[in-house]
This record gives sequence, C-alpha cells and structure tokens, in this order.
Amino acid sequence: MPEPKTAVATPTAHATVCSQCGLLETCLPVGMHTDEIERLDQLVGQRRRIQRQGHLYRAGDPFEAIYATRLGWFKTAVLHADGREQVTGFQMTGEILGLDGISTGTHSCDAIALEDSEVCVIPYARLEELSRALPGLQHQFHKVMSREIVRDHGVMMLLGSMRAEERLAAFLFNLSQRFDARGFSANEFHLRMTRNEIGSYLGLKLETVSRTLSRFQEDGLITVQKKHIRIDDFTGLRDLIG
Amino acid sequence: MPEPKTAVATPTAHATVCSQCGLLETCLPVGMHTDEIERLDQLVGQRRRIQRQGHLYRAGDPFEAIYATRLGWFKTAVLHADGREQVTGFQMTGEILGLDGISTGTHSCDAIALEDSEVCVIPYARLEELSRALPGLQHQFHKVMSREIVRDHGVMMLLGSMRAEERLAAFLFNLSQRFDARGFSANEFHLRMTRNEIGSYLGLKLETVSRTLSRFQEDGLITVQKKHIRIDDFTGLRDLIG
DNA sequence: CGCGAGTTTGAAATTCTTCAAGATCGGTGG
DNA sequence: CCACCGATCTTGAAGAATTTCAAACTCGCG
Repeated sequence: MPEPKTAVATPTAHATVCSQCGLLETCLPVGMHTDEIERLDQLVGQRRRIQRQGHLYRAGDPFEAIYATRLGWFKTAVLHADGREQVTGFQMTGEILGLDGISTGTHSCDAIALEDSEVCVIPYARLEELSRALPGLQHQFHKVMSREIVRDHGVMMLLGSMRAEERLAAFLFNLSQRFDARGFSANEFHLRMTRNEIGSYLGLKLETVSRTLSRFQEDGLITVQKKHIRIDDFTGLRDLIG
Repeated sequence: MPEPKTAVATPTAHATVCSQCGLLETCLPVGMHTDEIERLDQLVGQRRRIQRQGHLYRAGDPFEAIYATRLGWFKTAVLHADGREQVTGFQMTGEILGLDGISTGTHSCDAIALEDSEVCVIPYARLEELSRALPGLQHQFHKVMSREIVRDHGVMMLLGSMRAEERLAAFLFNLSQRFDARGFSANEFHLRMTRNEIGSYLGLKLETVSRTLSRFQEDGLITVQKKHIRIDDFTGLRDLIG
C-alpha cells in the first residue's frame, strides 16, 4: 500500500479535505479554482459513516450541517401525518443532502442510507462563512441549491403529467445518466432501492412498478433480474419518455 | 396627493428600495437588521410591470436576475417536449421567482403573470456581491432557496401520495394560509388561476378539479362561485387532508 | 431448512380521465 | 345597449389506467 501509515490524531484526516478528494468533478467544488479549493479544505468537518437503513438525519432534527455523499446511496422521504411516506429523492456519490434544513433550522425530511454509506459533514455555519470569502464557493453552493429546485420541478412533471410507463422510463434513464457521469456503466446497474421505494418516488404502487418493469422486459427494452437492470434498447426507452 | 411630484431620473426610484417597502415582513429581507436593510437598497435594480398573460421570463432565457413579486400573481410552468405543461407553482406578493436559473445560467421554466403584476428586479450578480458583505442577507437568501425546496417536497407528497380530494383540500388550505399571512381574509378569496392551471399543478384534469370543488360545496365545506371561494368549514377541510 | 422481506402475477375494484354536451361569464363590436 | 363569441366551467356517462386484494414465488440469512 503506497498510503502513509503514520498515526494521526484524526485517522481519516488525510482524506477529509476536498483538495485530495476524487469527487472534485462531481461534488460541491465543481468548477472552482485550484487556489480556492485548497481553502475549501477547512470546510469539511469530518466524515461520517451510516449503516444500511441508518438515518443520516430525521425530520425534526436540528439543522447543523449539509452532507456530501462520498460513497453509497441515500433516500430522502417526507412523512405525512397519517404515516404515508413520500420518497423525495435518491442521492448517490457526489450529491448533496440536507439543504431542506436551512429553511427553518430543522430538517423536514428523513435521510436514510440504502446501503452502507459515507458522507462528508459540512458544518453549515462554516460554509456560510467561507462562502463570503470565496465567491467561487458561494456561487457553486447556489448552483447546487438551484439544481435541486430544477430537479424537483422535473419530478413534479413526472408525477403530475406522465403515465406509469413514462415515469419509470424516465427514472431508469435518469439513473443511467448519473451512473454514466461517474464513470460507471450506463447500460447495466444495480438498483439500491426496493420496488416500494421506487413506487413511492414515482407516485405508483409497488405492483405497478413491478408490472411495468416486466412489460419493459417483454418489449425487449431492458433485462431485469431482481435489482439488476440492463438497458437493451436505449432509444426504445428514450422514445417512451416522449 | 401627498407624493412629491419632482421629476427624477428614475420615476419610481423613491419606492424601489427595500427600506421603504411595505413587504419587509414577507419578502427577502425578513428578519434582517435595520442597518442591513438600508444597505439592501442597492439591491433592487428596478421595478418591472407584467401584463396579464405576459411572460416575466421564459425557459431558455439567460438568467440575470431574480424577482420579488410586489403585486399580482404568477405561475411557473415547465414544458415537456411533446407540449404537455406542468405548473410548478403559483407565486403571490412577497414571493421570489427565478431561482431555477442559477443552476445553469438559463431559466428552465416559464413565469407568466396571472393578472397585471409588478416585480422588483434583483440583479443576481449584485445579490451575490452584497450577500458576501451582509451575512443577514446571505442567510435570508439561503432560507428562501431552502424554503422553495421544502415546498417542492410538499408538492411531491401531494402528487405522489394523495387522492384528488386531498390534493384540492391541501391546495385551498395552502392558499388560505398565504392570504392570511398577508392580512387578507383566510376564509374568502379569489382564485387567479383557471381550473386547468389548478389541475396541472395538482396532477389532475380540469374536470376532476371542477367536480371535486362541486363535491366540497355539496358537503358544505366551501362555497364556490366561479373563481370566488369561501371556506365554510375549516376543520372539515382540514380533516380531508389527513 | 425454513423464515421473512421483497417480488411477481392475476382478477376485481376504484379512481380518474376522456369524450361529449350544455351552461356561464366577460368582453367586443355593431 | 345588446347580441354574440370565445374562453372557461359544469356535469354526465363510458372508458382506461392504476390500485387493491390475494396468492404464490424467490432469495438471502440465521
């Protein structure tokens, strides 16, 4: 192992800096200047690991930090008074969690790990402070929030105007693009979420998700084996979205 | 008229400053210190009037500013490739428009006035600059963006997990609260949007909106006269939401 | 080996949409 | 001033998409 084994006060300190991180192109620092990125190293407080099914935060928790997913998968979900759950997003490597908390100082949704995961903790007070000094960071952070708003509008389009087939095709397409952007296969991937979670996100029942995936397979668009998906006919899937 | 009639370079200049605005409690400056608010006066570039059915901006327009609704109503809508429209929000006095544009530098939705309206134009570059100097403004702006994200999650809950009745009850309830917060009647108000626009927002067809309103009326929950709504049984309506 | 969580599939039930026909309203031009 | 027009809204009946209920299957794990 070429890594230095020197014992340090914080065992993972050598990696809890943005300038050393492999996610520079995907995460918050996208597009910042190198000299700015070095100053970013003050930003990340620590890493935090969350086991599968563990909560990163819960609705009602005081808001103190946002989180950059370093590794793994999360879902965010809001809980209705009567117990109904609505999944509002699935977050993968390089994606930011916790922005909902800024509004009231209290988180308004749950963030739950879909598999063993790790996040960088970005204390919010420090982010505000540092982004007053680093215009590049300030702008990048605003872009991240705005992108979340635009994404949410896309989900509204899905939920409000599209049929089950279209929703699921768009969902698979979106996953494919996000894997692709991270250098993973765009054609073949593993779903980290259950049919029920997909259904909640897409406003469908799990049976409808299952049936629709089966239909896609019959039509030769994809191959499904439980959670393993292979996209066989990209344009066919694309055409479904309209 | 007690207003000074002195001709000035910018005719409305005396009013295009936040410190003189009646919306201090509702708009971007909420909660800021008075000394900060005075410095805010540099922020608002100008006012802009938009006629009913006019566009404040369109998807594809370059992003230069965000807008604070001073007066009137807007809808924002995303357009799908095949022409389907999804209304993503209705904005009233004191609410901010245009945040979608920060993400890519290009607006991703249309903003259309539902009646003759007026906005304060807040050049985005100036906002970023000023919010580096004014932590209160910085934080307030972040809260506005975060609130939009939280609102969007609420809409996802509506669209993904609630039935037509629940969606419409929640919609009316939400309008009522927003009127109330601005000192208008919470029980009686005028809808600025058509049944079709309500339907698009709620993921329903206009006929379903119409039928559901009629049912509410039969059940004694509300009185409908075209676009005029009176809420007769607040708790009854509240109970529908669950 | 068997349990439980997750999934698939079928058939019936429900909700919402579609299609269709009038009704109503506000504004315009004669 | 009034008739008329287009846009919007209401209501009914039939149809379609999705959900609900039910049963059986698969797989990983203790």
